[in-house]
Amino acid sequence: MIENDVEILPKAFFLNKDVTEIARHLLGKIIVTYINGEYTSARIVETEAYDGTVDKACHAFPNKITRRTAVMFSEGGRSYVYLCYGIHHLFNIVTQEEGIPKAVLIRAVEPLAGKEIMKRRRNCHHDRQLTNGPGKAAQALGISTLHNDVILYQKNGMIYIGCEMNNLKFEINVSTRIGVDYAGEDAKLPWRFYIKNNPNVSKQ
DNA sequence: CAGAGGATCCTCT
DNA sequence: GAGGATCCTCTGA
Repeated sequence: MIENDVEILPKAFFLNKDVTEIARHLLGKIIVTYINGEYTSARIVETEAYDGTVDKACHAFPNKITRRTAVMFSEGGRSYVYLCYGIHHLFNIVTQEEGIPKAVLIRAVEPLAGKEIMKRRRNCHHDRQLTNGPGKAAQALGISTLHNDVILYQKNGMIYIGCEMNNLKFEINVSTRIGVDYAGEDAKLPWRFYIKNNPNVSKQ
């Protein structure tokens, strides 16, 4: 896959829709990164929605602005990258108009361009373990907290989201989100979406 | 300013 | 499947 095959998603894609709908529609889309002079791209195969207005699992709940969550309150189409367990950098896409804190976590991707670069970044020689989790996907794509609050709808940036010219067909599975048991009842929300039978999904 | 805990991953067994 | 790594963020005083 080369860069010209990818059409960039406009800012409007990230606004004015339910965050779970955006999480669904992000499946099959492409993350392109151009970081440290290295070009990589990957297809999104697993996402989770987080809604800071109603959802205890969201860092910004309940509409709480802190240094970390501030970017979630900005206009949709930006990155929210945070450090998880002191080790892993998790990549999210902020959605909605300014002031409404909702985001989509990218939980797994399928490598397209730059697979060897990803293997080197991950120090990983097995395809199965390369990008099948949120920390792994971000690391493979070269994304870290350095790339927090980055605009995702312009092609001259470090990261953008695109779609392929000829869209592939796939079935979508829905489940509860992973690792949010602390959120009580909200842990039961069916806000995880993934491409059925895709081998890069973190957990079928 | 100390303490607790986490949207995970890797390495064992 | 269990446990440790590792450090930032938030809380409460």
